This record gives sequence, structure tokens and C-alpha cells, in this order.
Amino acid sequence: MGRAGTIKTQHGVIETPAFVTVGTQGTVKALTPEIVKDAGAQVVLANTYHLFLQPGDEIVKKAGGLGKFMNWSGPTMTDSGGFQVFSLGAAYGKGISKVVSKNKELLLPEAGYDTDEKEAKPRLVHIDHDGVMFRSHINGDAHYFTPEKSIEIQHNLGADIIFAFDECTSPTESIHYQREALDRTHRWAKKSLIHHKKLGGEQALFGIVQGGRHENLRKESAAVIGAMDFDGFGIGGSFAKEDMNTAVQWVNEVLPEEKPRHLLGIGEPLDLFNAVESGCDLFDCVIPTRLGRNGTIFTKRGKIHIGNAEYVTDFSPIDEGCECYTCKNYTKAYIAHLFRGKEMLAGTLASAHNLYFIIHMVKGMRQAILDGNFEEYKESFLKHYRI
RNA sequence: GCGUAGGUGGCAGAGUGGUCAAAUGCACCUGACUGUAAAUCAGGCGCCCUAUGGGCUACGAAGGUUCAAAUCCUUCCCUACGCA
Repeated sequence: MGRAGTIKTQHGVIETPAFVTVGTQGTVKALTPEIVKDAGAQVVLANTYHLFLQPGDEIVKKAGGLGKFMNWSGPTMTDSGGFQVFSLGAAYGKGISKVVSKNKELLLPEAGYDTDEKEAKPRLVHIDHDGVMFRSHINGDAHYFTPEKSIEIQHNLGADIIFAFDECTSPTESIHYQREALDRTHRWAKKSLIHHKKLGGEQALFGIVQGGRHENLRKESAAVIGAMDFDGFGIGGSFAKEDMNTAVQWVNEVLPEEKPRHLLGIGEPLDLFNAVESGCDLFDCVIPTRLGRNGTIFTKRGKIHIGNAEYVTDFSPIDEGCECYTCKNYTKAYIAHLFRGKEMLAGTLASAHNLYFIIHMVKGMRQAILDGNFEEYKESFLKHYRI
């Protein structure tokens, strides 16, 4: 199902499959736009909730829009805040991530509920029929988001591609809850679309498919969202690591073929290969930059922890043959030194490499599809890459 | 030489008769991170074992008191500050 394509936006063309660089607060953490560009990035994704809280969408609008404000001349996207329904809600303070690969007991319905009320952090989110009350993670202020509100903010932010307001559910939720949340997400999708049309403008709007790990819900969602007049689609929500791929396949079999599909928040190499193979065109993920700042670095042979003792005297580059700025100029020993010294440049160099690594891995997939040898490319990559 | 305060795990620094292999921080070792609550978080950190338990060695050194000492006593060594 893999395919190569192009998406034309007001600020340039995106050649897909493409990795979308995450710049939540209107900045790719630790990197300048020049470094992001040099890493091969085509498009940057910022976040509605974060930019609404600070500096405020009106300020971004006055600045001339997200791209101008952050000095990124290429295409931009904004997420709707739907992920924060999860990260500041069900997941808040509980160590739950959107992809469950270990701690399988989290997938049991009861895992979402705390037995010890005193230990539990209170959720910063309250969901109702029409929207979500967020408590600012910065200062506790309450803000109410509806689909209309999210779209309005995103129109102010002015990204080329924006997302419908959805509810990203926790993998710990029961099928009953997934059903309920899915109905909400569908209702909100329609409202997002209506409000988007009403506001007009040149931005593209992507609807988001949910449905957790359940085949019937996923396919239903793909059919419902796919039938609406969106410019493209996001595939969101939670998965167990093993069945993420099948869930994506269920969805992509149903979604209209001619519109782009964005797998939200996914970015591990194996997941990206599977997603491309299953017909996804776009992906965004914090992993290159977050891992980079935290000292984990991608190499052709797998991830390494640059802070580990073995790298203190390793004067070779991170990845032999890598053409990124970091590898062309610095050794592992130096980067290890920067991390140990808590120098800011540490996160910058590691993020620059990780971003280059993931972006070029996906670019390689695109080329392989065009050359008709995707299978060989995937096999040869995974042969060396230790998961 | 006299006076005062001290000498505790790699470092800083709690503890001042049993609940102490010794708080806490740093350093060190390892791990986690998937639409960013995150330059974050978690675990480990004397040695050994027939390991959710047991043994050994340790709080400057050597003696001693006590059922029991990092904690009390004696002597010695060393450090900081003050006075000669």
C-alpha cells in the first residue's frame, strides 16, 4: 500500500512519505530553523494548545503567522490540542504513553484508575459533550476548548495544514469508553469542518481517525471521517506496539486513496517502515528531538546512550558515513563530554543528528518506492538496526 | 607552643549509645522516552553468598567501657581558624 506523492501548500511542496518535524511551541527544541532545514526537514508542526497559552494566538497572528513568527519559510502544520486531552488527562502523572509496548497490564481497563487517590495527580482535563476544559500546565488557568475554538485558534496561527479537534484516548480505556469517545470525536470532526469552511481561507484541514485498538471502531471511524470533506486525514490515538500496524492497515484500506494520511505521533524506525508500507504519507514525532536532548542517539546499528561510559574515549563520529552537521564535525567523546557537562550544545548536536537520521531514513523510503525496491531497502535497514 | 572547632562512603554533608552499610545533594553506573506537562524521569551505587534472607569489612589510628560504639573514655595522628 506504500506510495510516494507530493502535497502542495502555500509555502512549498512536501514530498511524501515525509517526516514532519515537531516544533510544539513554535520552535524545534534546541535547533535553529537553519539546522532544521539542513537536517532535510520539509515541514514543521506546532501545537494549538501550547501557542494559545503562550504567547497567545493573537500575537502569532500579529507577527504574520506561525511560519513568519518562528522564521520557518517552509510548510507548517498545527495540531489541534487533541493530544493534550490525553497527555494532560488520562496520561497525566501516570507514566502512560501513547504506544504501549511494555507494561501490558496497562491495557487492562482497570489500569486507568488509581487505587490510591492521594498519590494520583489530578487530571488537568475535563471532557464533556461539547468540548474539553484544560487547566494550564503552566499556571493552572482554566480554558475551555471546543472544536470551533481550536479551529479559530488554528486559523489565527495560520499554518498551511491544520487538524480537527479530537479526543486522543488512552490505551488503558475500555472498549465502551473508546466507543463513547469515538462518537465525540466524530461529532467534533464535523463541527471542526463546518467552522473551518465558515472562516474560509487557504488552509487545509485534516480530520482525525480514532478508535483505539479495535477493528470495528477503527474501520467505522475511517469510513465516517473519510466521508467528510477533509483535505487529508490524521490517524491518531493509542496502540499496543504489536498491533499498531494492523490498526493502520484497517484504517488505510477504508480512507480515500487520493488524500494524504498522516500517522500522528509515530517515529520509531520500525514503526515508520511499517506505516509507509501500510500507506501512510506523513508522520510527526518528538522522538528525534526528545531522545536527542536526553542523550539517546540513533545510529544505523540502533540507538545508543551517548552518556554511557564506553563513549567517553570514543573519538569516532556517531554514525560513520552520516552526512549530518554533527557527524561531519564532532566525535562521540566530545558529545559525551557536553552531556556530562550539561552544556546546551549537547542537546543541539544530538537533536540535529537524530532529526537528520529519521528524516533521511524516510526520504530513503520515498526513493525506494520510486525505484521499486522498498522491500530491499527495508530489509537492509532492519538487518543492521538493532531494536 | 597555647586555645577553639573538627576528622563520616568518590566529594559535600546529616547522624552523636541499639531502629546505621549510615539521611540528603552532587558525581558515577544503567535504563526509559512515539500528535512535547520533558535539556526530563526511573533504578543502582562497600564486598561476598546456597539472595524479598544471611555473612564480612567499614564513620582518622590504636586501645578501652558496654549485652551493644560512627556515637562514650584514653592516647596518638591530621586539618581549619585564632593567639603567641
